[in-house]
Amino acid sequence: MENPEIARILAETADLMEIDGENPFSIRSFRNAASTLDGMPERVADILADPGRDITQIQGIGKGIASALADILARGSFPRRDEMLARYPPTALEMLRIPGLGPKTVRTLWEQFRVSTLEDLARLCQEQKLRALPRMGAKLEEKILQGIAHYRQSAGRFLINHVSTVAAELAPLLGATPAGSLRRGRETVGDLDLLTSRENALELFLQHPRVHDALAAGSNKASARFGAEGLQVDVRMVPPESLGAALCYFTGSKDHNVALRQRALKLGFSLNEYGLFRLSDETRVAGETEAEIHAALGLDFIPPELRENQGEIEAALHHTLPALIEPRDIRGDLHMHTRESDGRATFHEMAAAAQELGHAYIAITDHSKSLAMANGLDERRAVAFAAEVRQFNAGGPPLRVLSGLECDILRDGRMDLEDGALAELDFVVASVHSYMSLEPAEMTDRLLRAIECPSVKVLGHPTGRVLLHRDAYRYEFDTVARAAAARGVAFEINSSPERLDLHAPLIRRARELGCKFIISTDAHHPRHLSNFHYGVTMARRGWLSASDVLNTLPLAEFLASTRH
DNA sequence: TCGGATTGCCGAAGCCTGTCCACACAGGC
Repeated sequence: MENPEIARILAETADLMEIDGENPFSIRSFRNAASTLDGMPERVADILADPGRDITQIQGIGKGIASALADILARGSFPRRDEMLARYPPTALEMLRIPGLGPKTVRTLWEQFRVSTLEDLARLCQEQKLRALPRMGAKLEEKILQGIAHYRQSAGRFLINHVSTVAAELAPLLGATPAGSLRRGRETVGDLDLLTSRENALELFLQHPRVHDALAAGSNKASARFGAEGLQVDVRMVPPESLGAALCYFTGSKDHNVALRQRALKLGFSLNEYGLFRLSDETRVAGETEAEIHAALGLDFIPPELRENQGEIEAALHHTLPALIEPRDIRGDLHMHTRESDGRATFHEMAAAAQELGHAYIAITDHSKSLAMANGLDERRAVAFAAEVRQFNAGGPPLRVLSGLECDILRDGRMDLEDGALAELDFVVASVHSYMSLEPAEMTDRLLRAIECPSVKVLGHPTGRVLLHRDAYRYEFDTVARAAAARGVAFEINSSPERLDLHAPLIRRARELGCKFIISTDAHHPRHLSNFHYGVTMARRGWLSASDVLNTLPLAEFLASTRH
């Protein structure tokens, strides 16, 4: 068993303990252990298998969790978890994912009504039975019903980082190329499609220790679930001469394929997953690579990220496709957190990790004071931090650190810190973290006012969405984008796999309205810094070139290009 | 439950605000 799966079991246990009303410190220990193991490069299984090693040497792993780990590796669970699963249905955990329901309420629902599925819960709300309980009412019933509907919509979809990790593990093993929505860079993915010409690939796939529940196992296709999360993976055998055609077909999108086939028909060809054929005599014209198919159709090569039938075929025909930004174009990361607020590392550790990635500059942007739970900085701490950074830079380090802040935008659009303190800092990201369900007009005014603040260089995670979890807040995007363009405030493309915000349609729109962009990670740990390539993928889906993105510039030009 | 001290026990602890219902719970990164 791999570390992420072990971490998931520990975190799930913590959820159950919370429902059970256990000692908060105990719960916290499980959460901490889960997060430590999740990010650890070394396998827990290897450490436990080595008699010379002691896993309790790892910070946060004591005797209790060490013994749980041994049990988990041996049989997938441990006594404490078994005991709780005997008392609460595993579906209780699903209920925790419905906004408005926390551990206390879930427990009450179970004790009062034996609610064990979301179906039960929905019925209870529809029958207006929830309101019979103390401190519950019509509003909550409505909220829960909405939450369930939303949850069902997103169920069965996975975040891009999860699917990428699985693809990175399986693809080399099977000699396969990922296709489907992962290849297009969609922010969430329903299932993973892998194409291969390697002879024993299907066999290898089905024998893989983490593959289970085979749904199909023919000679051309195998389909099964992978890992504890149950991501569906489809592996297809494709003859080498059809690989390009199959890649085209299985990468999609469906609308793009339809348009591409129409183009083929117009030129007297037929296009399918086996190749491009002349209609008159059924001769194969192309099929081994996508490039030769596109070329035969008189098109420039269309990068997968653009294949949404949003004008890419016309652009490819007229040679007006943009030269899309590449991960190697990125020179800096302008949004990250340290232990000063809710990050896990010091600013020196973040700087070292960023340097290792090849960045030339970073901004440290911890939270501001109104985000109390994150220990946000007040004016005094912010100014002191700016001084500390000046001192750091005085040593002429290879990587330049900018003193920054992710400053909360208050409800009325004012900044959380005084202008004087903000002016001391090199780089201010302005973000919304509260009052996310304002009426659109009020939210628009709020953002417009935030942009007025002279220190603000970029609008952080501009729609506030959290994938599979929370919708974007509502405002008049065009109005804010026009103002941002006029004031020289950039839009962030937040690369955190949970956010990926802005997303493609709004990136494209903002660019049309004259906006510039900054691709940042919002890292809370050194390992998050490598997420910038997800942001680059979003930028590509938004048709951006390096010249649209300010942090592709060398430091001096970057500083000159941001508002000042 | 962990870690560290006091070695069989104690301290740890993001906190503030809105919602919905009647004071507690959930949510914010």
